[in-house]
Amino acid sequence: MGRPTLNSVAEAAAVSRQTVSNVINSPEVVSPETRERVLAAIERLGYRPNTAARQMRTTRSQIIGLCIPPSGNGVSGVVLDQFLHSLTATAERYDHRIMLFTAADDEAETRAYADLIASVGIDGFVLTSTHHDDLRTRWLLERQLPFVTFGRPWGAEDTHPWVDVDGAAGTRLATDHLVRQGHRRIAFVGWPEGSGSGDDRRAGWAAGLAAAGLGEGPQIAVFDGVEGGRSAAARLLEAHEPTAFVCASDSLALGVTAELRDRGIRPGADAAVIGFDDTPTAAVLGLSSVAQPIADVAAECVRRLRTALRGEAGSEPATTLFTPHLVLRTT
Amino acid sequence: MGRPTLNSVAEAAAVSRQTVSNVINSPEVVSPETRERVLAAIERLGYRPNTAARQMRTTRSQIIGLCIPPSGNGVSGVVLDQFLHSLTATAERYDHRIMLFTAADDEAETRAYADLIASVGIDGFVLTSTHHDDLRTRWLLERQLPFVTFGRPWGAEDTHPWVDVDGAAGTRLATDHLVRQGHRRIAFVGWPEGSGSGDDRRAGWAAGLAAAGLGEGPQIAVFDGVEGGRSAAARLLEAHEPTAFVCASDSLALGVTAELRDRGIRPGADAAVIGFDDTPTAAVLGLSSVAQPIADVAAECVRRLRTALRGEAGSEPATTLFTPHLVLRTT
DNA sequence: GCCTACGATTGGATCGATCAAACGAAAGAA
DNA sequence: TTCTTTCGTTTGATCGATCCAATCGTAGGC
Repeated sequence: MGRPTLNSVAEAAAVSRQTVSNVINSPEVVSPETRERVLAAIERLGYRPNTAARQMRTTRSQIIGLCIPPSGNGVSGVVLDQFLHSLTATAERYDHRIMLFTAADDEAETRAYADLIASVGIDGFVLTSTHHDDLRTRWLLERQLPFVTFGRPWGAEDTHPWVDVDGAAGTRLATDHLVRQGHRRIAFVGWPEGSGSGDDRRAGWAAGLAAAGLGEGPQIAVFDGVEGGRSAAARLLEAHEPTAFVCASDSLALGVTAELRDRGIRPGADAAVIGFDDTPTAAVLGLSSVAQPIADVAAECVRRLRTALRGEAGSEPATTLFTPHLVLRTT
Repeated sequence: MGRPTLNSVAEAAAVSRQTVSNVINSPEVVSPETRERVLAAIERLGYRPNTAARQMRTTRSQIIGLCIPPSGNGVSGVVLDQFLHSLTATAERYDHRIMLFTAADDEAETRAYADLIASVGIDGFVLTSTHHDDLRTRWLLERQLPFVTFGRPWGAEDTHPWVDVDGAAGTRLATDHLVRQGHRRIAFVGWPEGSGSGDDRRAGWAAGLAAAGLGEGPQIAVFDGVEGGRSAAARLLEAHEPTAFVCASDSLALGVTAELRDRGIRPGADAAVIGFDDTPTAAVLGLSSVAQPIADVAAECVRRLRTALRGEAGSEPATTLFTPHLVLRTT
C-alpha cells in the first residue's frame, strides 16, 4: 500500500473525502466531534496532503522562486547565506517553500520566470539587488505577477512591494559616531555614482557631516574591492589627510586599513575605519561595520509576498525600510 | 484562456493528447512528420508541461531537496554559496529543481525528509557535512530513499553514493610545499579528534612530515575560530617555536597570523601559514590556503543522485573523491 | 403537526498529465 | 486471398486533491 490519501483517511474516520478536506482547509465548517475523529485518523495514518494534487485544483503551488546569483560576490557573499536561511525558515512557517534557479543576466531571469510559472506553477518571486531601470521588475509588473524585491525600486515609483535597509541611516550612524569621537576630517570611500545603494550610503555620510557643521568632506569613488579601497585611501591621505573613513563596503574598508598600516598609521588608534555589511571578515579582523538586519529583511520579504499573493490591495503600505546598526570593534 | 495544455496543443496540431505527450517523452515512437507538426504547435503556443500533473501520474517531482544549515558558519559560509549555485545550475541542465528547507538538528532533518516526501514528493536529497554515526544517512538508508552526501560516511561502510574532497591530500600539498621552502618545524592547528574531516586533514600533514623524514611534528587541537587559532599559535610558539603552520580552516589560520604579528613575527617572511577552504577572507588578506573544487563537487552530487534516482545498481563506483589544490599567496 | 431554514455532510466533476490497452492501416507471411 | 505482425495513433482510466451543487437531518417558526 502506498501513502495515505484523503480517501484512506476518510475511510478510516468513516466520513467522506470532502469532510477530511474541510478539516484541513476550513475546520470551522466541521462539527467538533467529527473534526476530532478525522484529526485522529490523520495523525494515526501519518497523512500529509499531496501538494501536486492540491496545486492542480487550486492552481497554487505554495512555491516561492529565488534566483541565486553566480556567487563570486566576494566577501559579502555570506550575506546571501543568512538571507536564504531566514527566507526558507519563514516560508516554512507559512507552508511555503523556496525553489532556487539561476540566470546569467536579467533577461535570462525573466525567461526563467516564464518557464517556472508555466511548468512548476510558482506562485511568486523574491528578487535581490534591484537596480536602476530594472528589466525584471518591469517584466513582472507588466504581467501582474506577484513578487517582492530586496532593494528599493531605485529611480522609479513604488509600484511594487519591497523591503530594504536604509543605507543612508547606516553611514549616518557611522559618521555621527566618528564625529563624537572627535574626528574632523572624515572621508568617504564609495562606488561610482549611479548605483542606488552606493549613492544612498554616500548621502548618509554627507548628511552626517553637514549636521556636524563640517561642510563637505573629501570623498572618492572606486570600483569595489580591496585594491580599490587601498588606492582610494592613498589618494585621500595625500590630498586631505583624513583621520577617519566611512566606506561603502567591507572590502573597501579592508583596503583602506591595509593602506593605513603600510603607511605606519594604526587603524583604531591613529585613524578610524568603518565598513559596511558586517561580514565575517570584518568580525575576524576587528573592523567596525554597519550591520544589516538580513534575517529580518528575509522574513519581511516572505510576509510582503504573502499579502501580495492574497491579492489584497493593501491599505497598509507595501514597503518596509529597516534601519541598520553599527557594530563597533577595535578598528 | 489560460495557459496551453496538452489538449490545446493536440487540437492545434490535429492529433491526440497522447501523441503530443509522446513527442515530449518518447519522440522516437512518433513519425517525423507529425513530430514536426506537434513541435511547431508547441512552439507557437508556448506550451510547457505542467509538472504537478506529470508528478501525479509518474510520482516523480524532479525536485531535489537540500537542507540549508543555520548560517553562522563564520568565514567559510561562502562555500555554501558556490555550492548552491553550482548545484542549482547543474540540476537545471537535467530538468531538476532544488528546493530548500531548514532543520534545527539531525533528528528534525529526518522529520523534514518524511514531510517533504509525503507532501511535495521530493525525489531525493543532497546532504552536506556528514559526520560520524550520522542519523540522517541511517534514516534514509533504512527507507531506501535516494540521496547523495557531500562528505564521506565517516567510520561507516560505503553504503550510499557520496562526493567529497580529499582533505588529507590538501594538507599534504601544503606540508610538502612548506618542506620544499625549507621549513623543518611545521606545526598543525586543527580540531579535536572525532570530526572526520578534521582527522583527515591532520593525517595529511602527518604524512607529509613523515615522508620528509621530519618525524612527528607539534600539533594542537582547538575549537574553530579566530581566537582558537590565536591561542593555539601562542602555545605552539612557546613550546616548539615552529616556523610554519598548517591549519584545518581559514579561521584558525587567521588567528595564527594575528598572534604571529602580535609577537613581531611577520607571516610570509619569518613564518608561513596555510589555511583551508580558500575563503574570500583568505584571498583578501593574502593568506595561502587549500582550495576545494566546490563547483565540481556540487555538479557531481547532482550526477550521482541522478543515477541513484534511475535506480541503476551501478557497476561504476558510486563515490567520487576530488583533490583540492593549493592557492599560494603572500603569507 | 407541517414547512422552512440552516448547519453538517456527501457525491460527482474536474485540474493536466501519463499509463495501458485498443485501434486502424499498411506490410509481410501463409 | 486471408491471416498475422508491426507501426503510428487514439481512447478510456487514473493519480489525489478541491470545487460545486445536492442531500440529509434536525431544530425553529407558524
